[in-house]
This record gives sequence, C-alpha cells and structure tokens, in this order.
Amino acid sequence: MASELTSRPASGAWQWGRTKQTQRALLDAARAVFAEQGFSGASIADVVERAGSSVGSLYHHFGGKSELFLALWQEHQAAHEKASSAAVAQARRSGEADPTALFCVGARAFLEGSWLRRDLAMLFVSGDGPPGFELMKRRREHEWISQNDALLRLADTSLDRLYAAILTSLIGEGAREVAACRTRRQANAVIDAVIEYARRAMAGGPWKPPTP
Amino acid sequence: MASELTSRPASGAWQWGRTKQTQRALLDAARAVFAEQGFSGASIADVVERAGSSVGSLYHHFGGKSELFLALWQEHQAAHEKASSAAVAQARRSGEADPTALFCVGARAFLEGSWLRRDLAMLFVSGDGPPGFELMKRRREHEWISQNDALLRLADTSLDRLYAAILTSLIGEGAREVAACRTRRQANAVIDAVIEYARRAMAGGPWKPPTP
DNA sequence: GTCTATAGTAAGATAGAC
DNA sequence: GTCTATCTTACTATAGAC
Repeated sequence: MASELTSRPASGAWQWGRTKQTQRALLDAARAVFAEQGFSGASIADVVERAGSSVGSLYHHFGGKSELFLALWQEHQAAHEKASSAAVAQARRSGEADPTALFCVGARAFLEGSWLRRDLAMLFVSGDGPPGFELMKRRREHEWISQNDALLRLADTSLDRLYAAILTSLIGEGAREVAACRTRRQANAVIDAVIEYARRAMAGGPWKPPTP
Repeated sequence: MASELTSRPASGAWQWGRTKQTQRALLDAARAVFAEQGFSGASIADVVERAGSSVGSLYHHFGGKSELFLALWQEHQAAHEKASSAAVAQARRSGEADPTALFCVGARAFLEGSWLRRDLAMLFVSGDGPPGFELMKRRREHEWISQNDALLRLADTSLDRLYAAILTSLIGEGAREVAACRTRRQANAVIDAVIEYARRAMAGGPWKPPTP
C-alpha cells in the first residue's frame, strides 16, 4: 500500500497536466514539420527538436512516426465531423428537410474547415502518408457518405454506392482546390462553385440503367 | 576505325534485340510485382527475380526502382492518350461537333482503358508511388484536360480551371470504380453512369459568380 | 550488356539510466 | 515520464569481373 506512494510520490495530478502538454507540443510540431516536408521527407528527429522533446518521449506517447501522423489526421477529421453535423442539425432546426439541401449544408461546412485548416488539408491530400493511409482515407470517405445515408436515402446497390463515391470525390476535389486558394475571397467563390456542381450532379438522383 | 569492330564484334543488331527483350521482361515483372505489393512493398530483388534478370541490369536500363515505376506509368498514359484521341478523331469524322459530346467520347475511351488495364489503374490510384509521384499525376491530369481545351473552349480564369479540375477528378474517380469492377457487365454500367454524371456537371458550363 | 557481391546510408525503433 | 546513445534492418546504389 505504501509502495504506491513511494513509487509516485504525490504527483499524479501534476503529471497528467504535463502529459497533455507534451502531447500537444508533439502534435503541434508534427503539424508544422509534416506540412512543410511531407510524411516521408520529415524525420522523427525534426519533430522532436521543434517540440523541444525527445525521441523516447514521442515513442512513449504515440508509438511511432506513423501513429503520430494518424493522430494528427484524427484531430482534423474530428473537427470536420463536428462542424458538419452541427451545421446540418442547425439547418434541420431551421425547418430545412430536403435531403439534397441538407447534404449541401454539410458539404459547405466541410469545405469551410478545409479553408480554415488548409495546411493540414493539403498535407492529407498530398498522397504522402504512412503505408496504408490512402486506404484509411478511403474508408473514412465512405463512412462520411454513409453518415449522410439517411439524408440522401440511398439503397445499398452498387450503383448507389457509385453515386455516393462520385459525390464524395467531387467534394474531396473541391476541398483540395479550396485549400490551395490564397485569399478568403477566392475560397468563397470556389466553395460556391463546388456546391453548385454537386447540386448539378445530384439532379435526377442516382443513375439507373435503361430498362430494355 | 578498326577499333569499332573489335570493341563490339559484329553483334550490334543482335544486342538491340536483346536489349528490348530485357527491358520488356523487367517492365512485365514490375507490372506484376508492383500491382501485387505496391511500390514501397516491392523490392528490387523481387522484380529482377521474376524477370530472370539482375539488379545491375535493372539499373543499367532504367536507373532505379522509381524510374522503372515511372516507365510503367508512362506506357499506361501513352495507351490512354492514344485510345482517347483516336476515339475523338473518329467521332469528329462522323460529324460530331458538340464540345460536350466530344469530351464524353474521350472520357469513355479513357474509362474503357481503365477496365482493360485495371491492374495498372488500381496501382496508380493506390497512392503508393515514388516520392513526387502524386504531383506528377496531378500535372498529367491538367495536361489531359488542357488537351481538351479547344474542345471545351475554356478560358484561363481560376474558376474555369476549377471546372476542369472537377471534371477531371470525376472521371478519375470513375476510372477507379471501373477498375474495381469484377465483371465486364458491371464495368459497362459504371461507365455509363459516370458519363451521365459528367454530362450533368457540364450542364450550364462553368459556374459564374452572381453579378451584384 | 549482364551479373554478383558488397558498400553505404539513413531512419525508425529500443534499452536502460535518470 | 523523459532522455541519450546505440542498434538493427532493409534498402538502394555501385564497383568490378565476365
């Protein structure tokens, strides 16, 4: 019983704070270094130096370079998720019920986030990530569109999934273009244009093969 | 003068044939190995073993792993290019003059090629390539759409480039879906659907900001 | 032109003191 | 929890015989 006290003498609360602080420093450093050099171009040494931390600490908290990158990505995803669902919920409360319109509201919030965090957005679409990252992104994309499933009222046929994939990639390409903009004004124009193209693609709903 | 003969004694023609043969073997082996294991997963040793060649030979002919991968990609691109432009030329000869229709003809030929060489198509969209490959792909995409520039009669404004980018990514996503199909029948349906979505997106031409 | 054997390099990962 | 020093490994790339 006494050993608990001797092994960590009255410092539990303090160490929690320190942990969060260290992780934050590593994540922030990773954001800057990865954004600048890409995943493969960046070395662990660069990150820990910028964070004022150490290799061992990084491994202790995240497990490795790949996991650090993924942690950064998950924060980014969570922010997108939060903004999108909040926007859709808000629109619903305002009386909007049309699936297409609700989809556009969510998409707009997503594109907005791509502008606000454009350094991360560019990083994640650059194609330079840890092994298997493209697959993870793809899964996430499908989750994202599945979440709007009730919204768009799609069936689970292969052609409906194609419809979802096309819309997803359209918004994804839009996000890339938004992140590449240099001014707020340009970004706004691009966002409006992308939403318009999505609306056009959705006109008529999922394509059906002509019945012979 | 005589030294030319002594250094390569009467074997010029024979060696040319052998060179082409070796390169072909390396390219074919690379196609199989990269398609199966991806770029980073595959090692040079795997490729030369399958080709019945050697590391030194690979370096002699291609210069390295990355260059071998790029050579494979360029063959794939050339095939796409050839098929697309032939199809467009053919349609023109048949009297088709509408830009949108001609674009769709080219896109269809492109998607067709993605089905025929689906192993390569999947490889190149997997996101696992040599450093800088995603950038090269992106440049190539823009070239491809620029080639249809006269066709679509686009100006060089940023919003017209967005229009091109959206269409390109739509066809690109379509190619990915086509390559993932398991039967010819499915692939045909997907191709028809993708062309339809492209047509919808083009309805009304490039988006213009509302004049205030 | 082709091959084998080897060198070089770089980076991620770990062990163990504090 | 944090850090430094070291290890390991896996690969590319080259040198030099045939």
